[in-house]
Amino acid sequence: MSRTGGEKRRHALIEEAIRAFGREGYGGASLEQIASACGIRKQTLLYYFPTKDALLEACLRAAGERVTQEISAGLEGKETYWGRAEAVIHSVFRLAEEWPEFPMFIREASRLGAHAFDQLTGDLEALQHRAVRFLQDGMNAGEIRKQDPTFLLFQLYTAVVGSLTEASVLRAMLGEDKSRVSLRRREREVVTFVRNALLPAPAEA
Amino acid sequence: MSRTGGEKRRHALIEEAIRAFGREGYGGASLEQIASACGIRKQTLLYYFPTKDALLEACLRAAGERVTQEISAGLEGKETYWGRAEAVIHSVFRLAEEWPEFPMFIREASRLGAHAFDQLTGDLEALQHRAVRFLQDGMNAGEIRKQDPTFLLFQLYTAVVGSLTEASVLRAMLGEDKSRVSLRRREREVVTFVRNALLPAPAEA
DNA sequence: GGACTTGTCTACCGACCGGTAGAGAGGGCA
DNA sequence: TGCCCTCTCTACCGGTCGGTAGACAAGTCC
Repeated sequence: MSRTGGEKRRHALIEEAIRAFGREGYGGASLEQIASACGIRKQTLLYYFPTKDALLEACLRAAGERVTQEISAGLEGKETYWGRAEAVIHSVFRLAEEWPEFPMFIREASRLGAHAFDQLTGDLEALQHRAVRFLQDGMNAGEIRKQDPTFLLFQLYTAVVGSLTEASVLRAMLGEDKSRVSLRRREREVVTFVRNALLPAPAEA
Repeated sequence: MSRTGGEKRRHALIEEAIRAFGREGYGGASLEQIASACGIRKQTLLYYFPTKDALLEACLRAAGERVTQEISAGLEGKETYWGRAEAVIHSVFRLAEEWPEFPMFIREASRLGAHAFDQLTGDLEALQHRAVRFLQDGMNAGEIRKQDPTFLLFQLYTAVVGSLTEASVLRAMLGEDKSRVSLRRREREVVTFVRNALLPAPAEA
């Protein structure tokens, strides 16, 4: 057995578990199903992660790192207020295109309560503080409409994550499918919506 | 046994089931738990609803009727564009204050897929079409910023439902608690956010 | 009074799930 | 060669869950 074989399998199991937890929820996903999707048995999975909870923890950590890295990379070289905001949205949408269950997993983590969500936001917290400072600076500079910056960030979060996870609502309202074209269109609409929320009002400008 | 006793118990079971499905998810909630919260045994619940799925269907129907009625009542007498939009938000927040698990149940329904969500939106569809027409009229009258009205409605949906369901995110970002004061503050912030999204831009006004 | 309906219960079944115990295969190393 | 470590497996346990079978009580109607 190769020395790195174990590490590779760990990563494969985490990726598959994020998919399963996103699709079926934490309680709904079974270890057997996750393991067999990776070509092994449940008991082998339990060799890598002693309990289902340990597997979840590893998924939360990995997801937090991944989204942090994705957004940080997307921000590279973007200097304007609007360019940076748009870059964050684009990063998240690109991650969702490559990995459709990812946004659902994030939402499941928030559903599981504070304990789970805190593990996800370990690395992300710094990014969140940067975003709030960014919004506050933009307001002071008159480039962003004055409002509570933290709550604004939360609203932007729900706008992006919602448009990626509320598939049933979208389908019922818009008849949307799961194609790449529809995802791109959704990203354009979210960008428009967010720009409207950020732009200063005429009277305050 | 009184003639209407059965009907009362049905309603109690549906309300409790919506609470349980919202808190624990469909898969996570058990019939025994729902039944015993109503003071009866699981098998008696199964007398009223032959399967767990039948119970879910009844919950979806009841939830759809309730939210339709709540919003319709809230719209009574509201004539201005902004007054009507605000009334819808207020109705949903008031329902959430009285029944905290309700928004989570709506989100769970959307997670369960098209089959479940369609049962929820039976009555709601008419309301949705009214809302889209309302937004379109507002855009034509220059009172609402021009954009895709259906997608705008979807974004308003995610803003309201998100601010009611993403408790973990709110707590992580804002340190929010579950008090009524915090809920009222959240409603004010959502109203502000939505107004910004609706107001026409200076150049287009 | 006796048949029927409505509601509640105890007892049980089969399926599934998370987790344990322990065997065995195979490479690395002294 | 012989030991150890890594990895995978079969077999099983205890518990929970959705659902079935059927007894039993309390009206209701003829």
